[in-house]
Amino acid sequence: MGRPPCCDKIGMKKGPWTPEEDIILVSYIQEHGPGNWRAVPTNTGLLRCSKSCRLRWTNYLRPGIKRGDFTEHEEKMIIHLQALLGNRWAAIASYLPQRTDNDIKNYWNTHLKKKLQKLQGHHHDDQNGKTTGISSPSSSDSKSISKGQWERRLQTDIHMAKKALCEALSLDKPNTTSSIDSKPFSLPQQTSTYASSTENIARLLENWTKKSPNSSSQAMSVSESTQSTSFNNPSVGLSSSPSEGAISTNFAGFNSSNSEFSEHEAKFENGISVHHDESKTEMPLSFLEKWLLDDAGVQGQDGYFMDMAASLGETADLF
DNA sequence: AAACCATCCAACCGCCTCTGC
DNA sequence: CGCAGAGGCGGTTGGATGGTT
Repeated sequence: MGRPPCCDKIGMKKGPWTPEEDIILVSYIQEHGPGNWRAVPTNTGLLRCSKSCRLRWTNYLRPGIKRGDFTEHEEKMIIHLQALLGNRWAAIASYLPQRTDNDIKNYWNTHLKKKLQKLQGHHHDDQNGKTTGISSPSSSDSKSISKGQWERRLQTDIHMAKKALCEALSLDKPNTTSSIDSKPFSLPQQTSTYASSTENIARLLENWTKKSPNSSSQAMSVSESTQSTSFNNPSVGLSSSPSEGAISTNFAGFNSSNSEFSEHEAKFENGISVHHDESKTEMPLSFLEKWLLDDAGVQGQDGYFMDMAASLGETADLF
C-alpha cells in the first residue's frame, strides 16, 4: 500500500551476502537470539534491511540446515506433502526441519515439478487423458474441488496432525526426557546443530579466503570480538573439548530463547524425527512419516485420502 | 576456445497475517 | 474497531555455474 518497502531505505545494501556480514549477523543472533529483526541492522551496523537479515538467517545461517542433494526419502515426503498441503512451503518445511522452505520450493520448482509433469504426461498418454497427476489443492485441478470438500480436507489434515502428535507423545521412547520445558535438547544435538552453523560459516570463510585472502583476518577480528571460539573450525561443534561446552551452553540458551528455532525443533522432538546428521534416511520412520509414505495407511481415511492414495500411488511409481 | 543454452539457488518483491495500541 | 508496523510467506528474478554445440 502506501508503506514503502523496508529495503527502499537509502544506503541499504542488496545482493549476495559477504562472509563478513554473515559473521556479524550470526554473532549478533548468538548473543541476542533471532527475532526483533527490525533492530538487527541498527544494532549490528549491517547495511541490510530487516527482512534480508531474517531471510539470510532462516535460509542459510540457521543451525541445523542440511544442504546438498535431497534424499529419496525427502523427495517422497515433499511430493506427498505438496499433494496434501499445496504450495505451502513453510508448512512442508516444518515436516523437514533440516530443509528450508526456500530450498524445498526451489527443489520442487526445478526437479520435482518437472519429474511429475513428465510422469503426468506419460499417464495422459497411457490413460486417455484421465487426470492422474498430483492432486495439489493449488493446482488447476483443484478448481473442481468444492469448498465443502476442501474444508473436509482441512479438517482431516488437522485431525491427522493432532493424531500424529498424540501418538507421538504417548508412544514416544520411554526414556526420553519428554519435558520440553526442562531441557529442550540433548547436548549432542545442540553441538551438532551448532556444528552445522559453524560449518556454514566455515564453508563461507573457506570460499571467501580463496577469493580474497586479505579479508580473512578482518573476519576473524569480527568474530573474535563477540566470541572466543573461531567460526572457521568445522570440528568445533563436533568435538568434546572443554571450550565446546561454553559454546553449547551458549547455544542452549540461544536455542531456548529462539522461538522460531526451538519451537521448530520441539515440534519434532517427539515422534517426528529430528536428525542433524546425514543418516536421516536410515532412521526408523516416525508415525507421520509412515503415514505420509505408506499408501496403505492413507487409504483408510475419508474420500480425500482415497483420492490421495490414487494419485499418490501413481507418483510413487516415480521411485 | 568461444558462444550459447539450461539449470540451480540465493535473494528480492509484494502481499498477507498477526500483534499492539 | 481500525490503524500501523513487523514478521512471515510464496512467487519470481537474475547471477553463477555447468554442459553442449
